[in-house]
Amino acid sequence: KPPGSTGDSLSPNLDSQLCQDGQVFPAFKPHPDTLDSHGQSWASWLCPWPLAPAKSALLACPQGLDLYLCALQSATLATAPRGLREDALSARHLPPRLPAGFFSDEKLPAKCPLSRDKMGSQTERAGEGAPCPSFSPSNSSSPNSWQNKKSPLAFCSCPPTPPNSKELSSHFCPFYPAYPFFLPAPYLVTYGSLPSVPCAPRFKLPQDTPYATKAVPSLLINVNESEHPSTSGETLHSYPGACQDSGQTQPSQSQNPGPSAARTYSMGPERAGRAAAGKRAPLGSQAGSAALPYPLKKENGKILYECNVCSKSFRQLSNLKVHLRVHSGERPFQCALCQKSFTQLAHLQKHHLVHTGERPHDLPGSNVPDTVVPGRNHGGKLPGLHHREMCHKRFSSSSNLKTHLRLHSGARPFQCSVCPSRFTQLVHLKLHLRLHAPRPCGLAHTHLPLASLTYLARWHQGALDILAAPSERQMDRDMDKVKVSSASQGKVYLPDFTSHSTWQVMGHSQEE
DNA sequence: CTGGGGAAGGGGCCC
DNA sequence: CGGGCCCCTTCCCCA
Repeated sequence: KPPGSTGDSLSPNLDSQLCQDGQVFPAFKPHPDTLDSHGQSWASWLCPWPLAPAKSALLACPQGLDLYLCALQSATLATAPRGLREDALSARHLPPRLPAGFFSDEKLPAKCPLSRDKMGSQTERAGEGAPCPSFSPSNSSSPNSWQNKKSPLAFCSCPPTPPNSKELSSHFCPFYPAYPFFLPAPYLVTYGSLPSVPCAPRFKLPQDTPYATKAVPSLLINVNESEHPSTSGETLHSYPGACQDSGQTQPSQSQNPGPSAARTYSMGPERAGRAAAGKRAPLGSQAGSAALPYPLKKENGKILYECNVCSKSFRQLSNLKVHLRVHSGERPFQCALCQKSFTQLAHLQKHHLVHTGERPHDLPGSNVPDTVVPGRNHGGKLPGLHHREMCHKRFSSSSNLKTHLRLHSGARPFQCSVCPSRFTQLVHLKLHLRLHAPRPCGLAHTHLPLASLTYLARWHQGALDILAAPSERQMDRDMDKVKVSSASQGKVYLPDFTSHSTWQVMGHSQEE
């Protein structure tokens, strides 16, 4: 229940309900036909998401500083999987909130590894709403791990443990006792960015399903092929017959280019993952090749080859062919060392420098041996920015060298249109421009507990009330005082609408 | 948080 | 067609 709430419902406008066996129950009222296997009625901490649309079947449950959101979908027992049916049937008739020891142990399905005492010891933290029951298999003393049982948990896509949440070291499955409810993948909700962290898939498609990613045998031909391509040397062979659709191309020994094709680089099909990307824009089996018709245009008497996908024009047919790989996903140039593939050989060549450490681009006048690969020899600063003779940096890319040369020349071609700031790289200007952009809501990245969300809902309701009754100027002034800052240790200052004079610290940072 | 530097990849143009 | 080069972008890391 939200703090200060007097009724059963957070908002009468919300219509979150629980449906079970054709009956409809308010979400806040403990369902008499539920199992209290967690030391407290699960219905007591089921509450509708305050900001969810009306008629929402979304249920929110706080877990520490996190808020888990689950959507309910009713299903009949007949349609439930067998194991789920059994668990539901064994659990759904147990009344909630009965004294400890009321049940015989055998009636309590050992789905929850935590004892009732332990679960009951979870005290409700002030301002954060009721705690959610959590499962801690690692701490479980029960040999019957719920993970290994054929239980409804197997069908619950429990949210993964957020890496930044020290409290949530266990999985959370709020609807465990209350089947038949099928739970779509819930999301760890960060307020303002729903959904922010999709639940990691608990189940993997069988390998024989048509959706399973099928590894494509590499067409890369290595001399002294070994288990680890990285150990097979750097001698690669071209693959002139590489087809862009690696998912359909089968390797063939006849496609061995032979000794004459021995090169430093490889030309092979794209990796399986890339093949999937290529299939997103299927252009036919010969996309990117000469099989595509090229609309011809003329500009100043010269033929223009137009891409039939993006209508981009090229003056050379070969450029269009290369360009079409962008749409087809064809990446015929594959590195033998890291299996990365590229659309152009030049890109593979440039990439190859990553493995060799070669940095052919150095500053003009530099006589540093090519093997030198200095680190950050500027120490993050360039005193005076005109110490070319002191800089021995070399670069694998001429572009990066050019960017670096700006440091020596002092050129800062990217100027902010708002302030006099200038930058050497466009990306830095873009980042800088974010400072001038309006920030509509600092809460967008604030991790709020449910209680804060509750007050936020009240705040929004209050704002609506003000719009409806603008005469309440005092409240309006209070509304102007609302301070929401993620930089203030996660505290959220909200006006107390009851006194119009006090402020309440609603939120807490994760560090707290 | 912001500014800054560098690594690396990608698309395109030209010879 | 291959190769070189350019420009742009994203990402990462550091101060």
